[in-house]
Amino acid sequence: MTPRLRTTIKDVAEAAGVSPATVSRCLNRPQSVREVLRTRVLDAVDVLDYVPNGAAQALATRRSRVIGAVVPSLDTGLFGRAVEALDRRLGEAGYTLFIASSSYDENREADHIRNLVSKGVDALVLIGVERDEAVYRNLRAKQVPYVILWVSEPDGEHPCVGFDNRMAAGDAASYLLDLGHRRIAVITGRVARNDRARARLEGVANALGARGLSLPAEYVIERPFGVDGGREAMRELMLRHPRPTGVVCGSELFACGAVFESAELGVRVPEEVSVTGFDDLWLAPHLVPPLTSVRTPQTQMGRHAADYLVSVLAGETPPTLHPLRSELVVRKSTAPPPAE
Amino acid sequence: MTPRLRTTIKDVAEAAGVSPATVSRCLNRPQSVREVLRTRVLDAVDVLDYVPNGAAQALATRRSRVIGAVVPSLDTGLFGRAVEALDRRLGEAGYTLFIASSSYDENREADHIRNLVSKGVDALVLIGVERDEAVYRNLRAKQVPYVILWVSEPDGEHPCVGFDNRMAAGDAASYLLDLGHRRIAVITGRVARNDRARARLEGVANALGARGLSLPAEYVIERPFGVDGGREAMRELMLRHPRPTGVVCGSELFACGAVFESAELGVRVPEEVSVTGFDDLWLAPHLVPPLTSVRTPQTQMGRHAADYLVSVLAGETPPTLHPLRSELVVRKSTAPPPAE
DNA sequence: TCGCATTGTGAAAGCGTTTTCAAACATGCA
DNA sequence: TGCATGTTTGAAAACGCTTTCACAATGCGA
Repeated sequence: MTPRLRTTIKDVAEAAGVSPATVSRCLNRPQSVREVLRTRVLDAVDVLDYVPNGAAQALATRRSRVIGAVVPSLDTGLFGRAVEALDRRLGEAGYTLFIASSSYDENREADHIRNLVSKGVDALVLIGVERDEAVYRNLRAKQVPYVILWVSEPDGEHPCVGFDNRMAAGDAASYLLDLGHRRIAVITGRVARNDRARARLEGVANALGARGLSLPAEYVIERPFGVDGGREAMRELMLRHPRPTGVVCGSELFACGAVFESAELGVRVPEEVSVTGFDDLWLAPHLVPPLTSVRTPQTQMGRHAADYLVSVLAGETPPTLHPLRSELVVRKSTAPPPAE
Repeated sequence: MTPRLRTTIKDVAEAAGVSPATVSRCLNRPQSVREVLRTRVLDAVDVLDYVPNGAAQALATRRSRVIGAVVPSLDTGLFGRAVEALDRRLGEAGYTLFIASSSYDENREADHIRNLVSKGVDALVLIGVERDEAVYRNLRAKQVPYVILWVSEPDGEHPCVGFDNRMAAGDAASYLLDLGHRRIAVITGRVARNDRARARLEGVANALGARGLSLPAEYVIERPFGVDGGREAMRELMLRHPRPTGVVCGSELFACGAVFESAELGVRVPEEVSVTGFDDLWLAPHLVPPLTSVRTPQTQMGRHAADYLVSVLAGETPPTLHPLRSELVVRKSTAPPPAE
């Protein structure tokens, strides 16, 4: 009665008076074993509280039914929604999701990826397409399927479930242009190793270009992601002559920072300056004024990514990946520019 | 030259002209093999880009060097800081952290725990002590060490790395009392299966009790965690006669909601009503007015938990777990109550 | 009654590591 | 020189599962 350190399939087999093979079958393809034996085995499983050893299963089947995700950060909640949707969907399909966070650090990300692969994940979910080629080489060599979130590259070489960052940011800029703004600034994340940030910046520049306007360098401020970055950037922008009348932020936290800083500076939003956010997190509607923001299809990305990977792993031909749609949610942080 | 589907230790052994055993030794206890062989082996490892199969290692050693964490939620960023600290520290010790999210759902949590255990994690990190006894029974039976965050139970049966929720919330209430408040209300999370929420509520009641005051039922509003809960609760509270002059919130999001709703109701914070938050997330200092909040030792919890588990897993006698200290960070959302 | 499919079951061979054990060899000392 | 001691190494046995393969047992039609 003393619980063995670990009950194995052999214990169950003995208890049920069958061979380990039969126990295995009961657990994996129940209909392939006679009713009478099956119930005996399943009872034994219950009584002994047997849980198969995942490592052994993984070793024997060469698949772990685990999928790994590496996200840049967990503390702002930016990726939480997508990850939870992913998790839920994968769970339904019998997979487990393991999440790791890279803290926006390329090396940590690479470590985590290597680690997850060596632990035997069946597939990976990553954010953003831009990373060292060695990482992709390795994934290919090890034949680990992966899917990339938050970007869309219809003709790119990597399977992406995301939206068009360029267009999404362009929408925000165009909206400001439609309102009559002509001096539009951008607060962007580090552009260096971040394709999303770069695309968003380009999107704004393009939108301006399409109306014959340009995006002068002094209207582009690059900061590490975070509220503080947004605050600093806004402070700088409000010092420019002439001041921009609209600010497109490459992240929600920038926008929050920008709005907060404006309040402190006594610059009224949206009367004196309009601000748009990106991602539309929980805070956006509650901010004062409520934030106009680009809503990204977070839940959808999670679900689609799950479906895609599940079908790849099942050996089916996966669904083709269309870019998902982002949507500009207009609230009160944007208005026509002040009369000159 | 065609990359084998998976290079195994045997391939490396062959390439280096040694036995698999030697390769294994080179990787695990390098000094136990002669220099000349070692370099030959390590070179082969490099050339073949060999990464050991984690499942096989786990099976052979009966440890995976993976630690699992199940947190209630990832989308508010509440647990992000602790988890990242945990991750970092575990990484230094050669462990990998796998995170799963339960969406505040007890069953999902139990599933995740079972899952992680069956995948072979060496230990678990959980949030809050209150869960079905079966879960603990299982963990004990399987001999999986675990540590619990966000609570402290010095004489409890579970190892906890956390702070005293009762005292933490009591501190907030006491501060309001010191300011002269006498009618103090609480916005609390679901108390049913949540020891933290319950302790915080008690803490406030006790603080009031210590001054001969009581916490009337109509000043206690229970809501699911989230800004909206906070908003609703605040609206209700402002309808009470007499109105409370201080509101202690059991979560940061409640406090945010309360502050937002006040603005909308035209109730000035802190002139008419003081509000305190809990956890002191990134938003607190930026809110208007900046939020007085109980700062919980998130990073510390992550680090301590990591250290504790690492030493347990190393077979050492683990450090004794003292409750960590929370700290009331006073900002502008609290002030003396309005004159009657 | 006799084949002949058709099922259901168990023996045993992996899966890719680690680790024990013993063998081979070198070393130190009398 | 001989023997005890110590160091490196490889063979082989786990680790706990799945799965192939072959063998019984069963049902069926002739």
